[in-house]
Amino acid sequence: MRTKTQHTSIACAACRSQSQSLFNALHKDQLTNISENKSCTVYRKGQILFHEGTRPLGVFCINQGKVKVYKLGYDGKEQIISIAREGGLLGYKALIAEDTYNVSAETLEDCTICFLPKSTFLHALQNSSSFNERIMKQVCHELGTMSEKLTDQAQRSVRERLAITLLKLRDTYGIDAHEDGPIEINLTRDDLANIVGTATETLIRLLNEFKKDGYVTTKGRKIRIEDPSGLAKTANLY
Amino acid sequence: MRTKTQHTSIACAACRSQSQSLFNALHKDQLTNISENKSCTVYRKGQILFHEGTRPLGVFCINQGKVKVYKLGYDGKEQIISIAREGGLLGYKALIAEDTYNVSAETLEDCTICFLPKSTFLHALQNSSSFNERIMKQVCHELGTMSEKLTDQAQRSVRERLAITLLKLRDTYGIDAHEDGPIEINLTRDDLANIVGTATETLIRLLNEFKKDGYVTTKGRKIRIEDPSGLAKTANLY
DNA sequence: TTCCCTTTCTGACTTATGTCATTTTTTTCC
DNA sequence: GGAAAAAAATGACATAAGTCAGAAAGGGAA
Repeated sequence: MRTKTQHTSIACAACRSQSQSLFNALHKDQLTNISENKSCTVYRKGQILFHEGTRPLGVFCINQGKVKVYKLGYDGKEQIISIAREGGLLGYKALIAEDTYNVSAETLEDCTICFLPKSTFLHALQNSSSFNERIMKQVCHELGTMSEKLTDQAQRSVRERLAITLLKLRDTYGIDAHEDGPIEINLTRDDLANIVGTATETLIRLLNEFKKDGYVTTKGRKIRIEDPSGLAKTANLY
Repeated sequence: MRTKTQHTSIACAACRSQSQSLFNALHKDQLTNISENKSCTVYRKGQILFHEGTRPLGVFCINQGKVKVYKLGYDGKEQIISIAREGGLLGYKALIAEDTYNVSAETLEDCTICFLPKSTFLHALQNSSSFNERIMKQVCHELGTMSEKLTDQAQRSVRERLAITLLKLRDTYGIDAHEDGPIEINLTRDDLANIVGTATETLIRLLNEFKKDGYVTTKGRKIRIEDPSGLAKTANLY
């Protein structure tokens, strides 16, 4: 794997992802300040942005590409908490809570990602009440999502969880779709299993069932969702 | 069950729980304002504070007693997300996120709980940056806790999860202990199973194993932790 | 106290899911 | 384009944990 990091330069105002980013709560001049203080790096697939247990020095903003955010179980198995994509902000929770990172982040593909030093981020948080509100809202909402994930993990079968996961991944991978072509999920079976919270072999077997049932098709590693409502029914989603 | 609600009056400044509450970030006069705008109610065991899916009208602050916060799975099974106790603040996340409640809250014993209307709470949030920071920090930290819970739920055995749950419940029930007497956990087996995320029968069987191993003793429904480090070892906690 | 209803407990059985070992296919990278 | 490495797939098997049914015990109300 090539690991040499490459730097580049992108103005926030020109960032394709800016509109869907949390930073869109900032005024123009505040955004300019952010833009002038950040650095921008091209990462190769498989590079680590930060490691669980270390102390945050700033936040990461994804300009391009996807990143998996995961936690290691006591036996070293990854539990993927979320897949972040363009416009996603990473590492700010640990920063705000003054905790060490409790998750790790690794690029799933070649990525362009900006880094914003701690002081700049916290300054924006203190000086822009709209930005503060935006973050607060986001974080509170995310807690609701986590309660739901926890409940699903505790109560639903692997089959149901896989169906739900595939449906949710449509949003994550929808952005890549060319002009309302079909959405393809490009993840290793291992990563998919670590989202669902199951063994890789179990995941593969269930995926085959879904193929037989006509819910999905696969081409190599890529999974294409063919019948969302079939999946929703399988998942017992109301 | 007796359900007639009874009102009472407690000043925040005189509240025994105030020191450990999120409100301790407020200045004296701001706290007085809160105090003057809240109402205080005595709830009987088993009463509902709020229901999943409804819209929040304010926040609840526990002066006395314990409350279970849970989410219902699609088949109606409760997943208990947390047990709140004296000083705990409930329902503010949905309020801030402008969501409906995604959990329900029910008293586990007779409780005294104050209610603070939406406007008062949001006003405090906007006008006290220290309170705002306190909440923000709390919520960000809680997200870290949730990642860990999710990982445990996905990767650990029921036995490990029960051990971890019992150890964590020591904090919740420690407050009731008389003068460094032993801590007793007073929950139905059903509720305990719904925290751990397992069937009641499985929970009972594992609890018996823990009794045989000398980790816990029971007296009726009450569980007393006798050997925390034995539990920690069983849980594979480092 | 005694009754009644809830909760706790026990046993027998089923099954979903994990584990291990091996083969086949895909992807990566020179 | 082709070799080597990584990932995906398959089969056989083990078992943790769920379900169902019924018995015993506990706790509140009169």
